[in-house]
Amino acid sequence: MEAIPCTIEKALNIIGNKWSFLVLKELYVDKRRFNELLRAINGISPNALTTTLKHLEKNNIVTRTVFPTVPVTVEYELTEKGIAFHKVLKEMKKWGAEWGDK
Amino acid sequence: MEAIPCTIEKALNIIGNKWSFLVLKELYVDKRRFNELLRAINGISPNALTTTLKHLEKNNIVTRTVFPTVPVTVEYELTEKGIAFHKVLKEMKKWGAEWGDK
DNA sequence: TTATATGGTTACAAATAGTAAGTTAATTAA
DNA sequence: TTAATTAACTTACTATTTGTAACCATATAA
Repeated sequence: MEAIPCTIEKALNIIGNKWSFLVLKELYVDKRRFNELLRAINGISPNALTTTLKHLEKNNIVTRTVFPTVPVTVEYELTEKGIAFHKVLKEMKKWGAEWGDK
Repeated sequence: MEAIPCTIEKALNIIGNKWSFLVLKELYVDKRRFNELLRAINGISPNALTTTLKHLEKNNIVTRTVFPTVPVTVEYELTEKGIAFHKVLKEMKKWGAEWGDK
């Protein structure tokens, strides 16, 4: 008996975890490189970022592009699906701003 | 050097975890008892529900009311802060419905 | 007498997440 | 010439979190 996940559950599984929200938040501003994300997201470790980005890539939320520079440059950018999630983050930001300290 | 959390991070910390979203989803319909939530939320265990509800109560997202029946009845209900979060869940649901299978 | 219901708790195992260091290869600084 | 730096990760290990299963008191119903 497999349980059919509800829409919310499905969305949460696609996004992954807490770090995903913060990665997405950065990518809404502009595409970013691995170490840019590492520096921008407070408290994230390299392996947490690797796992998060791989998960987001697998779920078509971000694309990963490698440029053969020396050293190599890797850029992460939102897909249409990823951009569409911005509405959720905007509401979350609004809620956090209004209720975050109450 | 303590890092100041961004608004999104703050919101995520207040909500807690994945289960919180699913508990809130149930409570938007109506107030619920512990075992009602346990049955309604697929895959949640008693201790996960306990932890989640305690966290939500601590953060003023839900209220906990005990009725001295036999056996005891405990009702969980959303606060104004909890109700306000509905906008976020609505957007998440919309996104999940549109992009969940792509 | 056995089962069911309430709202949890407890002990333990399993899974996940975080920490610190290392990797390859080239470039730059002393 | 040697050491440090940068890029984008990986690896090994530990710590924390999560999940599983059983249990608790009390009372009513079958």
